[in-house]
Amino acid sequence: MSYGDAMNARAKSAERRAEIVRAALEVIAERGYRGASLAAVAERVGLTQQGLLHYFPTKDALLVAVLEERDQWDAVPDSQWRIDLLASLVEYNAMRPAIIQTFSALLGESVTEEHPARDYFTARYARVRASMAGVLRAEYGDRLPNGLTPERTAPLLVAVMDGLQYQWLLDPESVDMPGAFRDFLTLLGET
Amino acid sequence: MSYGDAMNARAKSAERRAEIVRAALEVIAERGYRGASLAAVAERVGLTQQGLLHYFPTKDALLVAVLEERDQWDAVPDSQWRIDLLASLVEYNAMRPAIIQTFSALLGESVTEEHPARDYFTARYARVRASMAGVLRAEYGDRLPNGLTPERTAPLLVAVMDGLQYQWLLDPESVDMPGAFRDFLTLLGET
DNA sequence: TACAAAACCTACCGATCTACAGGTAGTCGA
DNA sequence: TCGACTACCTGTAGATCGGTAGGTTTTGTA
Repeated sequence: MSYGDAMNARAKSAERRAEIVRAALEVIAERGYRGASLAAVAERVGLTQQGLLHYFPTKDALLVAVLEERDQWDAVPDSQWRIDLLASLVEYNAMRPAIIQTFSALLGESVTEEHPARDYFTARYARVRASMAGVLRAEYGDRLPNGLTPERTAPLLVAVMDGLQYQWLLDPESVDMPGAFRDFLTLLGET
Repeated sequence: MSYGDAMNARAKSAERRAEIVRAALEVIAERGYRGASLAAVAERVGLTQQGLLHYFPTKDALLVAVLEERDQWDAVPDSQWRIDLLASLVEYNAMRPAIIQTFSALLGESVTEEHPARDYFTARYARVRASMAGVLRAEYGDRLPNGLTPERTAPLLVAVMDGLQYQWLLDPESVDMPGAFRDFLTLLGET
């Protein structure tokens, strides 16, 4: 790369790690975490499997880096979220199937016993539900137009987003994910 | 077993196969399909891995049997479905986490490439969406109280069911799956 | 009771996987 | 320029995987 010469060793190493995480994202999307071999990830960045282990000492360590990447991904301050931004997020997601596929596959695996991402997703959902309840409260107050509280609506909102993703990933032709999500939002907003 | 003597060979064989499928259900719930080894399933029914292959010649053949079991599971004639039965189904599911875990794990895996259950889930969702649209139409006619059509509501209904399952499996203490689903139904039924 | 088929088993193959051990070439600061 | 460190590599251990080959015991049947 042309700007590579300007990098110091630390930046180069960080860039390499980022490359590896990106490759891991892809391989997990294709094969799931259990099905993703270190060798497949390594090959994608021009390393041997053992070379990869120089950057991430175990497979689990690589997964942790992938999950941290995701956290960074949707790190929008709570105060800045609004309902209509959620619709935009879903639309944006519809343009990035690879990412959605990665985390849908991981979510599915994570419900199995002793899966290394299980605690991550459990904590994440608790966080996201609370965050969504806050968004709903900011929009509608303590009661939605339909009579439900933000706290009771938040799990539904999250469920719709996730559930639509699976249907859409399996059959994008038949499922209009952003449209369906907007339908759900109008459901919330009605009297 | 006491009634075993009364079985003929064919019935015994069928019973054995059913045992194996049940064991496979469990192991898949614990480790996913990719993580489920034939040896683990075999051990659970007191067979060697090769003994199991006598009944199901390949791992994929066993998966097919598992999926067929599921089809049989929720084979309720369309005409008999009603909205309130869906709520009961969710309540029933909440008492059988193992089954839910099996198929949630399988669904998650199935979005990866060349997964042997991918076509199954794609077809199943098309079928279930159509079926749900029918149920909604029978209940509400061509327009739901909120103005949406049954066809546009069906994907949301399915998404909520699936999405809630993941949240509930990860954290049953925090997520009241049947309650949340009832909340969603009231959302549909309001004017 | 003889024969065939069903219901297993042991033995094994080749592939794949994560991870460890230890070596080597290049880089970089003192 | 020297010594340490980074960034890899080869080699390999040790386990597990799905599946094949071919045997043996059990069982049902004619």
